[in-house]
Amino acid sequence: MPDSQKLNIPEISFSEDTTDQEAVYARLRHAIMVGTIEPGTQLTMRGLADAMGLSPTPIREAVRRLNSENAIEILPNRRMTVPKMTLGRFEELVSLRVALETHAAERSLPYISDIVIDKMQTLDDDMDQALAMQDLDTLTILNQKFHRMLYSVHPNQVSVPVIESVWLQIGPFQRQVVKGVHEFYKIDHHKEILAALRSRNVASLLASTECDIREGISENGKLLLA
Amino acid sequence: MPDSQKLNIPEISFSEDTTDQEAVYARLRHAIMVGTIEPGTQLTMRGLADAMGLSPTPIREAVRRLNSENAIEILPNRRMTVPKMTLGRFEELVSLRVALETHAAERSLPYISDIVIDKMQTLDDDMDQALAMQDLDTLTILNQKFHRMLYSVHPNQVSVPVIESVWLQIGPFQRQVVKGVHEFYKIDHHKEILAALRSRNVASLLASTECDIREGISENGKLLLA
DNA sequence: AGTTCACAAATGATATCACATAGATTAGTA
DNA sequence: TACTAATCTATGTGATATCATTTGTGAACT
Repeated sequence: MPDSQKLNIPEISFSEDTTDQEAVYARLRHAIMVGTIEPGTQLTMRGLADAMGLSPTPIREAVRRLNSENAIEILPNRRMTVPKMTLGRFEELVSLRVALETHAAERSLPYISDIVIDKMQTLDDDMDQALAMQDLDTLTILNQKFHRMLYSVHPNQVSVPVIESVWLQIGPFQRQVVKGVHEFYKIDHHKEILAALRSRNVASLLASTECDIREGISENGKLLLA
Repeated sequence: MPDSQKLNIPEISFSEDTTDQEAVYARLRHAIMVGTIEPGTQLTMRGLADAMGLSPTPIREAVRRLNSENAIEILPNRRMTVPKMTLGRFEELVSLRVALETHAAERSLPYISDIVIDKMQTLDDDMDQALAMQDLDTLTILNQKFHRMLYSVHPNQVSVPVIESVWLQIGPFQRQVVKGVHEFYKIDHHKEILAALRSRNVASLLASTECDIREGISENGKLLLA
């Protein structure tokens, strides 16, 4: 029995007209993001196909997409894995997140409305709840929703896909970080971000965004890698 | 006869072990980048397959990758096109380029060597030559090589793929811009960038990088769209 | 016992086939 | 002539089959 049987790829719900390839893409992306697929795991097309009850065809397309986004590495042997994290790469990714997200936040600020801020507030409340239940997966997804909601208000926004690509590269590693920690404390600066949004204060928004990224879960990684 | 026959997708040379899908990806990417495929053109899997003498399978994978990078748009009807440019999107893309590339340049500066600067110098000379021959395709490719070379010197660099994705979204539009202009003047700040690199001057590097992006070919687009 | 070579199983890549859907075209009617 | 309906074609999607390459295993030899 191939060890691909051990693969744990959570199911997600889809609208009925989603194509298989798209579903595979979303499932794999989610699995990588929440760290279900351990970095370094060897993946095979047929293994994934078996694990998801599909033919290799849609799998290949999804995997290729993820490879294009640097979420899956294809080695010269044609073997595929989720890339392992190194300290240098980690620092670069965090630094890139800061550059991208402060830029996106600044661009979005003029278009933000109180309604959206309220929605973000709600998301942050949900995060507090997820934290109480130590539900890291939900916490991760909610955190992304929180930030994405801000960056998406810009009518001609083009940076969200780019930012998500970076999230996807950091994501799998965060799970490792948390596994090393017994208890998980939420260190975010969402309250500050919300306050900055309400007062339409650019400088404060940028500062709190940067802090949120640098001092969030991400920062703990440095300890693990050092 | 389907109009996909009219497709003009320049051939590129590959090492013998490149996979078909990879070749298709590179060819399409190049074609989009230099503007051979006009934005708005309807693409079909089978049309591309015929045009490139392959089965739809490797085409699909390549197209999916480009779709993930926002270089090809897949409409709800499943129809595919190269997205048309709008003024709003254009400004966002330019602004994103500035954010990304100044960040990457700053990160690379500590790792730059005189050897690399010399190579960049050579590339810039080649650009002058391409300009003399009004060879825009070569000019575009060389310009990218110039910038990529700088950003790539960082040992743990992660931003180049992201930057290239943005280039790919701006690329197809640049050709349109130039078509509207009778004569093409090279407006670049590469000499300033090189000088800033040689003196290891961060502020000057960032400033000239931003100018290069804002006042380069890109800027002319604003006139066309306004 | 360790190394090497050969053979078998697994895997990736691509073409082909089958099916469902969306577009285009033609026929029929008002 | 204009509009609608039915048919036909083109297209995307996914499964299967085939081929080449790679990996893994075991036997033979040193």
